[in-house]
Amino acid sequence: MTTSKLKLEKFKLRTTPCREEVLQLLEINNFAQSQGEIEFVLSNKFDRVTIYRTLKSFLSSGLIHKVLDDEGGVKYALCRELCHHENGAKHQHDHVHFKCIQCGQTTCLEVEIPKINLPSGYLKQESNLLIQGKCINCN
Amino acid sequence: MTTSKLKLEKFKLRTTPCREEVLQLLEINNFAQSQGEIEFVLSNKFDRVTIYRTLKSFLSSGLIHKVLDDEGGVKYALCRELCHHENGAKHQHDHVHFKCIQCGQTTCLEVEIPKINLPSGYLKQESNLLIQGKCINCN
DNA sequence: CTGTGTGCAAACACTTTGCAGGTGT
DNA sequence: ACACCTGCAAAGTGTTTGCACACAG
Repeated sequence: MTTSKLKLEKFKLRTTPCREEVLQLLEINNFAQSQGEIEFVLSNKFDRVTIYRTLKSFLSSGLIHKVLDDEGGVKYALCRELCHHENGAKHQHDHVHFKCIQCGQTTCLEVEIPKINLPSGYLKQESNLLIQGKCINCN
Repeated sequence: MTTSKLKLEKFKLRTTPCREEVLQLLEINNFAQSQGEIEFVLSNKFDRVTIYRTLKSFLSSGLIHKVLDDEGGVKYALCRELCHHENGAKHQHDHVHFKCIQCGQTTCLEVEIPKINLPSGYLKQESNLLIQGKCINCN
């Protein structure tokens, strides 16, 4: 039994070829990928729509999270263990994303977003920090 | 002569009715607006395409900057004085944006993004922090 | 007068929805 | 057996491009 199948079961998702392959792709790469990139890598093995729905089901089960691009594009990356709280607390993604302006890859950095002093009256629930620059491979 | 006309001249942009009205709209509201919202407020006085092009020219002249929505949507907001450096340094937008999950408004907070310790080999050029929660009006 | 902005039509990219049939458990 | 996943077609949404004409400087 593959690790991706185990993971799907853990998140109460049916094991199907499309789900296994998309999940494996997200596990292999440590950078965020868009629907289009995933579709391209899987060489049109699955329908575009199926990949959209697969990502949507992964999202709502908490297996992956959205990563915002600087241009407004949406990418997806696996949630780390850190995202999941057994105590029932809200699923959190307060970590830093880094997008390389040269190779275009967006990676999740293992860095927490520092506390920000909001003006009084504002209540924070979630935050999302995108840093752009040159990554370790392009620098 | 209106203040918006002055501002357009300062940024070396031709004064046209569409540009004046879009600029005034951005000046009146202190929250970021999308192309669609702007088009709606101007009650279809100008063509959708013209508004896109107006925003694009504002962007490249440095009059406004993009603000990312949590869902990947793009909004626009006026650059504050802080964005402009006379010494020719790069136009900077390292400030915090706040999106209210209730009313949906995105505002620029007058707060700088704290320094983040990037892993070695990574070089920061720009950063973008979106905080979501409840704003002062909805809290 | 000249270069740029505008409106309209159309193209384009990305994402969602409806439905019939196939598949996992 | 049943619920759910998949593929195909089509629609929806947001943005860009080409072209002829209008307008600001």
